[in-house]
Amino acid sequence: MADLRQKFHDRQYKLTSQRQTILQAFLDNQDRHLSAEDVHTIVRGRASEIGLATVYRTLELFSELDILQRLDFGDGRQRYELNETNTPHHHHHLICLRCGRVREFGDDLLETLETAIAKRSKFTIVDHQLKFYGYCEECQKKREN
Amino acid sequence: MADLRQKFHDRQYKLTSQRQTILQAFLDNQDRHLSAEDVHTIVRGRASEIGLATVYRTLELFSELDILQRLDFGDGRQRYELNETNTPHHHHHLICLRCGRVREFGDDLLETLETAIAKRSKFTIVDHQLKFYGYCEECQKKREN
DNA sequence: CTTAGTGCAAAACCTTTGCAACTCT
DNA sequence: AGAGTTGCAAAGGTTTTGCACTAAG
Repeated sequence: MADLRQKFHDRQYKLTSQRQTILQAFLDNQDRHLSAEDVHTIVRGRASEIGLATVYRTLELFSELDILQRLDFGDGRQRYELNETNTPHHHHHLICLRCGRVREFGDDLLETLETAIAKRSKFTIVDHQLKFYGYCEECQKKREN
Repeated sequence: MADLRQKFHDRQYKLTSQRQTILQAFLDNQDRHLSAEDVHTIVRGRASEIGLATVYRTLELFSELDILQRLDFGDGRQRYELNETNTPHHHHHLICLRCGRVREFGDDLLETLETAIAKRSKFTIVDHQLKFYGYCEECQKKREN
């Protein structure tokens, strides 16, 4: 949190109240994957009404600064979550094709795979995203009806 | 190709010239990941100008019929390729963050991972999508300048 | 004070939809 | 003939942008 201030200062970005409020929204909703609209709704009422355009610009900025990670669940809008890619074991998503619920799971094996692929393809890999699509437990039950 | 005709006949879909032309576009461009706009461009001129809306509707239909696989490289548009998920080892993508080039790689290890995760999460997994982001060989060289 | 950031409204994009005309089967 | 299909234009939804105003450093 202190090094966030530092990060901003270094690049001459300003730590406005809007940016703080938006960051707070993510801190308060670590279990969710927020879209711009979601953030706008959460933030509405707090402080002096943040414009939607500002939300978009902030999400963009935070992604560049690696504060947020951009996600895509194929529902037609970008979603974001606090970035944990720095931690050695970051997580991925299980997306239910019926109810749209998103569960998370950690990876481990994937690191091995990444190394192998990097070597073979001569790519320098800086990030990965893995998504599994299927049916969650509840929806499997409903399906049997 | 014969069972395509069958598939259409069974569900009372019609095998129109537009649909054939669009399928041909994918057959002619197996190395690319085509967006609706791409298809529209490729197809323009052939036959009697296919409407963009028709392209969208056809891509949608083909995806439902598992003829095409929908992809998402985070560039703000849906892309498609001929579906090979039936084959036991389908492939995934390496996306260059600098030039946007997309390379493919097969998976193998991923099958193991999928099984493990299905068991642990009680999800019935029907598909997966793995993307690695990084810098391709050429861009690494350019970067060093 | 200076420069970056904000809000608003308009614009830009990609995608979907309503509807009359059309064409496979 | 009759069902599904097409094209066009209009509408929808998300994201971006121009610009005058505001606020952080």
